[in-house]
Amino acid sequence: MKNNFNDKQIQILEVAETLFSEKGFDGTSIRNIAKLAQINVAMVSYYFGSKERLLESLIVYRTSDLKLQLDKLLQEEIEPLEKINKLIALYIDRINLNKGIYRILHFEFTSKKREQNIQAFSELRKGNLKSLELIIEEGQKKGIFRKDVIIPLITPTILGTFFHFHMNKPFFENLLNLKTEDLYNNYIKTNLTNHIQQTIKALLIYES
Amino acid sequence: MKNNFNDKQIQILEVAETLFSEKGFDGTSIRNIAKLAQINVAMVSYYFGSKERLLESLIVYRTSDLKLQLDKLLQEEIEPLEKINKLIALYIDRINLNKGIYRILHFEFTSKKREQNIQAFSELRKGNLKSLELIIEEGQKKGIFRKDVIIPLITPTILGTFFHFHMNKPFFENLLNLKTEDLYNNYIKTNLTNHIQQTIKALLIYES
DNA sequence: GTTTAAATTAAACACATGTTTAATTTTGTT
DNA sequence: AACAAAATTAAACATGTGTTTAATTTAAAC
Repeated sequence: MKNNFNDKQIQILEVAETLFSEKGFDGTSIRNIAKLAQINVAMVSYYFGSKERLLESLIVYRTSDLKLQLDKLLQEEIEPLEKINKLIALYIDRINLNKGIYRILHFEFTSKKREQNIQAFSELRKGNLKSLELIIEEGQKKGIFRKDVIIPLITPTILGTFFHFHMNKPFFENLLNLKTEDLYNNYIKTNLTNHIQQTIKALLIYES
Repeated sequence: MKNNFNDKQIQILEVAETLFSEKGFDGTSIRNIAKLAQINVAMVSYYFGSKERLLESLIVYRTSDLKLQLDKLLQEEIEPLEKINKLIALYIDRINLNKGIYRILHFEFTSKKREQNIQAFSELRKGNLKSLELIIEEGQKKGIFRKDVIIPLITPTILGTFFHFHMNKPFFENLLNLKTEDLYNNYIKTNLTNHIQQTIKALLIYES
């Protein structure tokens, strides 16, 4: 899969991101995209081949550097708990910055229709899980973390909490009085991130 | 909104539930539904008026009794922590039993397209949140639960963890060797439910 | 400035969409 | 059995869909 796109392609990709994110993949037509991007409908086929492959390109365009940042974090020489906290903050910050594409991923790649494309993601996620395992095992060796925790279920708690919050944005905006986009993003960066860090810390350290 | 449907309507609703859940609302056509339900395409319009109102009817059909069970739980005379654990188990069990409709809700009602229908749900959720608040405040008064926890963020952790797990079913089936539907459901009922209960307990009780 | 390749366009294609119509069949009531 | 209401049907409707075509414009190379 190609990784560098020209200006026109990027213009199309970013409009597609907006619309897919707002109305879903099936809810968005190529003509919707063409109109908003002010290009001819044929350009999508011309540049990307098909609507499906436009989606693939969009994913490549947006998710290529998370793994890099994660690997960098792994090599930092800090305490396991701080590493976990940084990992949580990194995840949330990255996903929050790229709300659009992660919303799309969350929606499109869980339905049975796009099973073929899941493969690549499965690998990426297994890699991420491996990173998390390494950190936790380090903490367990040092006697800081409890040992009866189910590691693969920690990711769902981290990401699930964030996604559930974000997917129900209107509800929480209203409930927590987050009237502007800045207030909303700030709440995620501080309160929600804290809540998740606190939750995972309690889960890892607590001894009944 | 009507609440009692005849046999034919129920037949249509249940096929629609399956397809909406598998392929999304926009990804499912009335002809898809008609074919699988072995009825004429016109019957959907005849019975429900439109595709959109079919979805509304489906929601009414499936989500009418969760609130009842929740209220019953609230009145049980048990310790706050046990109440929380039961609430978590109830949530997960209910949602797991009605995977289809909750998947649909999760998908369709977070996109900007169906904002009008959100209102009714917002009320339902606020009610559920109120129930959770009551339990936690009781625990706080008794000195069992810590007081610096952000209650509205607990629901995202409970439901988010479950949803993220369930939305990535193929990934976890593979990872955790859950080859049959029974194994998968059993894992949810035991391990995943336990993980969430353990997480929330740690969050509520832990004192740094 | 001519040639060649790339970019862009309007139009057409074939088919899928949600919904309505008008006719027919089934069902229930008297 | 005769009637009325409800259920069911095939067909049509108008519009939207993703994609392709063939022609035209723009840009790059020589």
